[in-house]
This record gives sequence, C-alpha cells and structure tokens, in this order.
Amino acid sequence: MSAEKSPGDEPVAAVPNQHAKSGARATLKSVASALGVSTTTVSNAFSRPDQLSSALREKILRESRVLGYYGPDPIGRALRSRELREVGVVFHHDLSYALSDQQSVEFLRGVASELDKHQLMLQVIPKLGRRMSLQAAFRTTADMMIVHTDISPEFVPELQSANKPFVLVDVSLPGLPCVGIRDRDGALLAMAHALSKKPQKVILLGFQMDPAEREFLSRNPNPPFRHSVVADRAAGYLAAARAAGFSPHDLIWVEIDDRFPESTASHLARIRQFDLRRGERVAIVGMSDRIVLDAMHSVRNWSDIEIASMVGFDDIPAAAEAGLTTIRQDVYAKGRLAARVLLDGEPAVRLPVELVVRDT
Amino acid sequence: MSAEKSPGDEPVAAVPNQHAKSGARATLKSVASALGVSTTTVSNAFSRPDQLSSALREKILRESRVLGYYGPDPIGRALRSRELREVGVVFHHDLSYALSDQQSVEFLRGVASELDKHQLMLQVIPKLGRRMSLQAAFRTTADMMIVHTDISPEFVPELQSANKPFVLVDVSLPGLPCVGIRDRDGALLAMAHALSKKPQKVILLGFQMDPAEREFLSRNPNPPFRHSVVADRAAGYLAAARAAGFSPHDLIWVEIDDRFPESTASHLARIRQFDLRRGERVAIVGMSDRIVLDAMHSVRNWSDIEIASMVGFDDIPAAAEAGLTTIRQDVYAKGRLAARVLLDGEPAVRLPVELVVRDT
DNA sequence: AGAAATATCTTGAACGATTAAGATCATTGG
DNA sequence: CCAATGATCTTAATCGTTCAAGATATTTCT
Repeated sequence: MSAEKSPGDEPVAAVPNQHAKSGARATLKSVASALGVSTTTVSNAFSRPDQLSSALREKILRESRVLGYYGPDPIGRALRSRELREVGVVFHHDLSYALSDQQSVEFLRGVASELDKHQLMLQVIPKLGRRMSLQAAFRTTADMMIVHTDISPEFVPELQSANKPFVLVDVSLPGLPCVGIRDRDGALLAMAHALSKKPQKVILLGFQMDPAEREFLSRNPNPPFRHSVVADRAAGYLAAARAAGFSPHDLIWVEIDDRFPESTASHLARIRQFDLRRGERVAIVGMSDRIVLDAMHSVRNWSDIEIASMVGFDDIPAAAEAGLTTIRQDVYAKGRLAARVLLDGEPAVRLPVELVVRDT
Repeated sequence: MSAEKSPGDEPVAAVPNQHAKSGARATLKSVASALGVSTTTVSNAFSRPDQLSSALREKILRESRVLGYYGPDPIGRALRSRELREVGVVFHHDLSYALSDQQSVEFLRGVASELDKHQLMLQVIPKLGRRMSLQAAFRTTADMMIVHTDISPEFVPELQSANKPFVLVDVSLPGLPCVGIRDRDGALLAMAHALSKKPQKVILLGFQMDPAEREFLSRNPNPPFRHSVVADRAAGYLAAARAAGFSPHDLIWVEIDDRFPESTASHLARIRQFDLRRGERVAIVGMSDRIVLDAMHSVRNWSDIEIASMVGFDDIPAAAEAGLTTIRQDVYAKGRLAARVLLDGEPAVRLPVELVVRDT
C-alpha cells in the first residue's frame, strides 16, 4: 500500500478525542435566565409548542441555538417523565456473542423491525460480570425489557421492582409474559422422524436438567407444560418414544454440559464402547443443532455402526449446510413477537415449529 | 402441528403485560426513612461500602431487599454523576437495516468486542424521522457516541453541545476524530487492476458528488485528502487513470443516486447505446459492490461488448459469491477501532484496504 | 357591561440519586 | 492529657427536567 501523504491527512488522525468548548453546559435554566423567562416556558417551547405564543417560541428557539442548547437533556427529562423511548434486550452472553451468533442477530432483527415502527432505540445489555446477570442488567435506562436469558424465580421480585414492562424469552415463569416456541411439539416431531427410520437404539443428546424434573418426567406420561426449553423438549422426546412403542431401555440419554461442548465426543465414545453392539442401527437426536453437528463429526468414522438418522433442533444456518434434519424455529418471528408483546400488548404465546427433513 | 393442551399452557399465554405490585416504588429515600438513617448512608451502602460500618451496611442491604429496593436507579444516578456505562452507535438507517445489513452487523460486532472488555452496554440509535438524523439521535443517554452516519458541518456544534466524547465513522470533518479506510488507496488499486486488463473504455459507477468538488478534482492532479468516501474514491480512480496514461475521454463517469439504485440499469443502457461501439472492450469500476453487482446483472446479455473487468468496492459477502473482484475493507476492525478511540484514547486513523482479485 | 372562558406565562415542588462539607465520637500520637 | 487523626454518619445543595397549580391579561359569551 503506497503511503500517500497530504496536508489534509495528518491533522485529522492526530486530533485526540476532545470535548466541546468546555464552558458550562447550556441548560433549560441558562436559556431561561438569558431571556428572562421561566424554565417552564423554555421547556414548553421545546416540548409543548401549544403552550406559548409562537412569537416567544421562535425567540426562545433562536436564542437556544445561539447559546448552544439543542433541546432537553434526555436524562433530566427521563428522571421526571420516566420515558426514554428505548427498549432493552438482556442477553445471557456478552455483546460479542449477541452480535456474532446468527440466531441472536436474527432475534434482534425481529425486535428491531418492530422498534422501527415506533421510532424507538435499541439497547443491548450483555451479561455483566459472572453471576449478576440480571442484578446489574436491570439497572438500565430502557423503558421496557426483553429478557433473553435464563432467570430463576428468585429474581422475579427484582425484575418487577424495576417497575417497567418486560417479557421473557424462551423461559417461562408462572404469571409472567413469555414468548417462546412449542418445544414439546418440536421434540415430538424430531423423535417421531428419527423413529420412523426404525433404529434399534436412540442416542438422545440433551442438556443438563434438574434431577427432580427428570424423575418427574420419567414417571408422568403426559406431564403439564414446564415451559423450560430443556424440560419441554425432554417431555416431547419421551412422548414420541412412548407413542411409537419404543423401549425406554433402548433410549440412551446423555446430558451434556453446554459449558463444555467438547464433552460430546467423549460421551459418544463411551456409548459406542459400552452401549452399542456392532452393526446396530442407531439414531441420534439432540436438543440443539450444534450438539448434533458435533456428534455428526464424532461418528463420521464409526464404520461398524449404522446411523439411521440424526435430528437436531433450531435450524441454525450450519444445519442447512451440513444437510442436518432438524426442527426449524423462526427466531426472527420470535423477536418480533417479543417486541409486540411490549409495544402493542399482543398476547405472549409460543410459536409453532416445523420439521425440516434433509439428508440425515 | 398437533394442538396439545395442558393446564399449564393457557394461563401463561393469557397473562397481560403487567407491572409489579404497583405500590410506590422503593427509593433511596424510602429505605433511609424506614431505617432512620440518611439517604447518603443508604447510597453509600450500595455505592461506597468503605464509607460506613459493615454492620450498618449489612442491615441496610437486608432491609432494602425486604422493601423491594435493588440498588440505585440508573437515571437518578446518571443525572448527578453523568455516567451510565453505555456507548451509542448512531446509524444512518433504521434499526432493521443496521441489524440486517451484513456490513453494519460486522461493524457492530467490532464495537461490541471492545465494549465487552469494559463491561459496557450498547445502544443502537436509528435515524429517527426524516431529516433529524442527529437532532434527535444525540438526545440519548449514552456516555459516548459512535457516529456512523452522514453529518454535515453545520451539525458539529450540536454534536459537541452534548458534551460527550464521540468519533465519526467514514466521514471526516476538520478537527474531529474520525475512523475510516483509505478510500483513495482502494480506488487507486481498483482502477489500476481494471486498467491492467487493457480496456478501451472504462465505465465508472460513482455516487453523487458536489459539482464543485468534482470540478476541483478534475483540475487537481493530486488533491488534498477530502476524507469523504465519495471524494476520496473519486480522486483515487482519477489518479490511477492518470498514472496509467488512460485518456479521460474514455472514462465514462456516471453518478448514481443511491436512493434509486434501479437507475443503474437505465444508465448502462444509455451508455451502451451512445458511448460504446460494438466489439469494444470495456471495464466497469464502481464505488460499491452493490452497484457493480447490479451492473453485472445488466450487462450479462451484452453480447456485442466485451467486458474486460469489473471491480467493486467494500467486499460485501455477495461480492465473494458472485466472484466479483473488489477492494476489501475490514469492517470489523473499523468497529473495533472506533470503540478503542473512545475507550482507550487510541488515535483515529484510516485503515488500509486490500485488492481481492476474483473472477472478474 | 359583567362574567366566564381562553391564552400566556410563572411558581414551586417533585423525580432519584450523588457529593462536598460538616458534625459527632472514638482513637491515637507526642 | 490535649490536640490531631480517623471513622462514621448527616445536612443541604445539586444534577436538568416536567408538571400541577396559580397569576395575569385578553378575548368571548350572554
């Protein structure tokens, strides 16, 4: 790259990040006293034009410009009127993840499309610190909140204390508005599809679950909806297996800690060694595409085992590329709905899902 | 989709978006008076633990929880201390665009990666209304601003009146910090590559420019840097043509109004009819990938004209898919840099670009 | 013309916090 | 033992607005 130089080039690069002419900031009060009117009148000139004569209003607006006042400070205004015209989205991860992961960007797109209609701003709130996901997150200026993160019941009072409308995403707590998808339906479809390939065994790759919950599910043929992603998907898988008359004994259930996704490979290796017989037909069903794609990679060289089917969940872009059969959820629609629940008072519901049959 | 029902299902969906127990909100003051201490002490209990005995602090924290107070209100706090720990990004488009366009998401990713290091929140500010891009945009709570939008000099005082650090992106104004890319270098490389294919004519697809600016460029062989994307790219194209001894007469310069991208096709049709002779070798060079991709589509059936080369600018994903030769800029790095200028006081510079030779 | 309504502007109290300066009391150094 | 220091807590001002209620002059109604 040629290192061209020109007089115009250097100065710009060199200028440090400086503030304005650092005299006292212009405020409503300074404008008011400069003109000899009350602050209320100046405030009205900006925010309620019908409250004063247009002659005075013009004069105030003109003088404001001269003094470097460009309208009421949003923070001062918000303190009084409790409105900032922005909606916050609390994420379980950091900002980098929220903007890198295709699913969360898709979700944000959905939210954004609705915010545009109301001319609102978007605030993206990462998980700050280690445990204080919500603790700090709710100390925020947003008028309304979309909570796209795990939240346990003990945080609900805190959520409510902020005294602003909110909606939960993908997790529900009794009595609180929550948008999500029909996880149980999806899991049911996934398992049904896998079983239609007549496997002898099914490896079920799930996420960690409360042991009590698991116990509960195993005893109840048709449990009430839990509305936790993991529990509802688990219930769906079991229901499908039961409906197909598939022996629970041939269902190999693994709980993967999603903090250590690399453990998928070792789990599978163990299963292959102890739970499978050579030449057996097995299906792999998982609670996320990622986990099944990992598995896909692991079993690539299982020459002595026949993979009857593999079914993921969510339909992330990588699933399509890999030809993975999966359950598609419309994350964009989910984002839209979350916003509409807040903005238009639409009821919080769970969106339908769809089986997408591909190569696996 | 089977319409499963269960007792747990309906209530959740039906719950309207309700606020907390709508009693008076707990504040510093209410906690203070409940305990018979001063508000300062309660404030210190939350924000400056070393200012009071740990016994009292514990007591305050405990009582706060009981009363439903979970820490100082961010707006009240911000009014006094002028700090909210969030960075705003002002976009030229609406939120949908900002989160749909791959380049702007890439930019946001870059910004996000830096914000994470400082545990800051991100505020995305769309262009609100028709003309008031900045007018309203700066009435925002963010502590710092990244201005990723066109801004004419008359808005600078307003920008500065907000009294918060800011950095401009892709547009520079004298004396203000601005990050961008070396547009002139890029244009130079682009045109040089096109000319290396020995075209007889070159169609230059540019964006609209100030006529005075254009006049100025045509007279000055090596003009000072303008640091406007359009002007600098224009200068680069011209410089390369001059260096290669390419006749200005054979350079067909079109200015496309980017509000009407469909006009590209009609422009090209006109050029084909009036400016080109059959059998002629022409190159197409454009100020954006989008515009050249549009052109690519238009000239697909120009059987009597030989397209020697086509070169775009920016390297959007679609360019790679179409095999378009282009100038690559690292938008992620640009986002990172913009954030670092604000957060780490790094100097605002223009990033290097790179020629990516593909099929065209 | 007198009363009522309207238009225009002001007063003063919030909103929820932080912060500098002061008060009180116990501790420490010389 | 007295002054100086430190720890702990309080007072009162302040940040920049909005808003309900009041004051004054002007217009409209009957």
